[in-house]
Amino acid sequence: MTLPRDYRGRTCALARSSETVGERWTRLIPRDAFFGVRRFGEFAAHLGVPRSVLTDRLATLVGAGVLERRPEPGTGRREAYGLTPKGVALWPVVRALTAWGEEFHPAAGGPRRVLRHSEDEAPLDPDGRCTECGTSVPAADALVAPGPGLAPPGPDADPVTAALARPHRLLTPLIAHAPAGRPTRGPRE
Amino acid sequence: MTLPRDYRGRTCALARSSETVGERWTRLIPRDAFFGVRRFGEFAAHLGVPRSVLTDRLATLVGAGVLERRPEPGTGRREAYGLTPKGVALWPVVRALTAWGEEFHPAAGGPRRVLRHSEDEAPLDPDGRCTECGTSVPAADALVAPGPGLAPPGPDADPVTAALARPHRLLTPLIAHAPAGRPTRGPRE
DNA sequence: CCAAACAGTTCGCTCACCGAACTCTCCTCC
DNA sequence: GGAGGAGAGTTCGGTGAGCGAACTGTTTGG
Repeated sequence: MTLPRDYRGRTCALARSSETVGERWTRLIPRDAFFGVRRFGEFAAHLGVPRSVLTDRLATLVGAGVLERRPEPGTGRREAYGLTPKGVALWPVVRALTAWGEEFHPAAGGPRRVLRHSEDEAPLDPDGRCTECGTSVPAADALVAPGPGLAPPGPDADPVTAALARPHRLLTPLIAHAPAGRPTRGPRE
Repeated sequence: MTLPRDYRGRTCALARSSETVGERWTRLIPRDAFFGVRRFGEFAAHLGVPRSVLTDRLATLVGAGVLERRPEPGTGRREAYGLTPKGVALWPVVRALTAWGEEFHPAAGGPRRVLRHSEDEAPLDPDGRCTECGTSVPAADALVAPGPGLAPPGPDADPVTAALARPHRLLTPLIAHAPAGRPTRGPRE
């Protein structure tokens, strides 16, 4: 969202990172990307962000190297957005902010989602460590599972919300899309 | 800054915390508060935030329980803002965002500030652990010290910038103000 | 060929942010 | 006691960003 006018000398690292992820959509979009959301329409439906703003934010994040855009050939005009290593490195930020929200602004009925270690399925503590084996769990080894506060999705819920009601490994596509509508068109490699 | 219109069901913890600290000033203000900034004019001078916006953000943070406002009697119309326990709990967030900025948007010449463990003065790693003794250092046990990328403050630098050029313990007042009516003038020297 | 799905774009509207100037209160010095 | 200064906000008009809804253009499936 392009920070202030200038930085007038206070170019601290926190201000610099705020230039990229200093606005709610530029945090919620990577958060959903950790959950496996990949496509424009999925972000739009799950986040409720205006499509014009979503276009801008995706371009911002791609330009910043947080997301990368890869067209999916053979599936129509469908683009996929995935986290780059720089985006995956946001995991401590997303986790810390989420943990703070859980602690100080708890949802009625408990957390809507809980994180677990994929190896032993034990929940993670607020610092991102497995409560069972004690290791610091990277995003790729974490599962997101529905928590006690999550209301069951209605029949008209969007596909992302529905898919998030089932345990799922982070960073893997949340919704399987037809790899190629028809594989008769010679697989492009 | 009052999030979107409503939450339309996606009341996840990250969105909830973004309601409070989801905007650059509401992160930079607590960051400065960790550094020991306490007063309206110090925030205004160091952050360069418009005073009207600062008034609003301080009220937001006080209302959210992140800061508390304590008038200092006997010192004129001077207010002090300090972090509450809820505000101190933002430390992992501030640290993680700063570390991400340091790693992916490095400043020319290196970091402007480095964090050290107050007990052994060893620097902290990106996870906030002491590189010497390995303990996870809480904010109250951390020092902020000038890093290699910090240009020496000019003679006309604001007092906060000048004070931050010297090592200093977090969460302690950065600038000593006259406790009562006796105003030792001569902030220079 | 037609309809549906999907990824964006366009378009007013409103509100938040900005910078500068102003006000108000309390304190100190003479 | 009055003048002056320091500090904490407040006021105000201009500008830009975020918003929702409707629209465009392309690809796929029937």
